[in-house]
Amino acid sequence: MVKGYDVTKYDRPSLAVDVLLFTIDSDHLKILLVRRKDEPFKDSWSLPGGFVKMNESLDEAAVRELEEESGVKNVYLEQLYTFGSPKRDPRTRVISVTYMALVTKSHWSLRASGDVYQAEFFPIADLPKLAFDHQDIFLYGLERLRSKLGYTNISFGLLPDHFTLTDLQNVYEVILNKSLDKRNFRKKMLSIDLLLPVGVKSSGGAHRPAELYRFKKKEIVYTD
Amino acid sequence: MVKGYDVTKYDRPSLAVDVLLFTIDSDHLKILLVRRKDEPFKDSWSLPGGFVKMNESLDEAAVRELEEESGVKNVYLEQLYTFGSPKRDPRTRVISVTYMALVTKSHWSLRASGDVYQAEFFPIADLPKLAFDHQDIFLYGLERLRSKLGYTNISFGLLPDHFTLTDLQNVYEVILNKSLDKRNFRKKMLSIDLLLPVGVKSSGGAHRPAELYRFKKKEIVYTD
DNA sequence: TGAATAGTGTCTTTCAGACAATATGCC
DNA sequence: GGCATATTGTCTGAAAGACACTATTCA
Repeated sequence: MVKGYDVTKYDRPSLAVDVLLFTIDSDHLKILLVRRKDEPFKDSWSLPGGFVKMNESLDEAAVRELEEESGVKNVYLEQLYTFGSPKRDPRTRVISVTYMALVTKSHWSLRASGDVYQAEFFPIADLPKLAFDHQDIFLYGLERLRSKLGYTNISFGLLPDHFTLTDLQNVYEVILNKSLDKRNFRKKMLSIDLLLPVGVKSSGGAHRPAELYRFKKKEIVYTD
Repeated sequence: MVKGYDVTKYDRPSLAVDVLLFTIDSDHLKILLVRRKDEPFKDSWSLPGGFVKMNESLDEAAVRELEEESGVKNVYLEQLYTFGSPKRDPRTRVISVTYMALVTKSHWSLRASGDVYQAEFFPIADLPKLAFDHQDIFLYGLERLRSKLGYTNISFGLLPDHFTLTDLQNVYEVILNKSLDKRNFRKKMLSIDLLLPVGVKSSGGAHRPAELYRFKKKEIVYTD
């Protein structure tokens, strides 16, 4: 790659990162959107993101932009795809390296008023029209999330440290948008070696408390 | 993404594409390397690639660079991952959008002498030390190829239009680097609905000729 | 007719999927 | 004791994996 090189010799596209942040809240899969303050697409909703700085990695840029625009941090982060069609941004050439991020609902609280950005979680079944090609990014990421649910422990990114098997099943049902058989689900989850029991849940209500589990590893693990 | 914008306002990294081209030749999985003519890594082997032009898509850049540096065209192409660590290029910040490409051995002939680039296929078991982080790109792509073999028809990219089941099995064995049971392999391949018989192979030698098949679709198809 | 590769079937094991009754804690 | 959720096992069908012999062409 990269032949005889002179920084001034080539026109260079701009390089941005955009982040598709998922969370589960009230039995709904939601994504974070921010309202644009400038043209183009002024006042439209878009994925949080921005330009990559010269001395940060792409991952670092994704984390930084997410926090700057929404206050959300401590997320699971995974690169999705790089979108680079010449006309995707009407101003000039902008390549976007996109990321998927996952966060546990209890871990986020969008920053209070006084902030520069208006950020809000939207249920994926009820999204506004998105700026640029962000709808494509969303669809790509949703597909990745659904797919990885099947052969990794990626759901750790959406759950608190301790959770019940019912909580876990709920994550699957909400993301896949279908109900699963409880016995088969538990059999499968306990057969792959990802979970450890930790104690007994008492909190609940007027009913039998459930066993609490945690993931053996809070990092991506492939199970096939 | 992309807030108030002024083309001159931000330092911009350079954007390159690098292509990991696989082929199968003489029962070996090989990748295409080119020898660098300039610093850094002058005279080292590296993946073909180069800078993205302002008016071409990333895919187009990958196709163009591959042809410019090796003469190879008509490949299956798939984006792999974008590498952007700040120090991956010692000169300046260069982000590389990487691609995996597949080509049928009979479809390529590296351009003859007089060309600007020295390009050569190397068996993956015997690669030279690669420039930049190209070894990482290779490992990432090899993993992707091996994985996709299992749930897609991606092998069409490495085979001629017509091939025998033995040819197909050979592709799997060479890529996965292990031998497979002939009966189980054929049963599986014929059960998924990807192949069509076309005629009878006569060419061979002093032995029974094999049925020829072709892929129903020469585009990526997921079988799970 | 012998060399070389093509082509084929059964058994076992494993896993996914359908399906409903009992157990436990709390009020 | 009643309510609400937790927990558990069996059967069936499909697919993966182990395993070896017969068929066909050509020299």
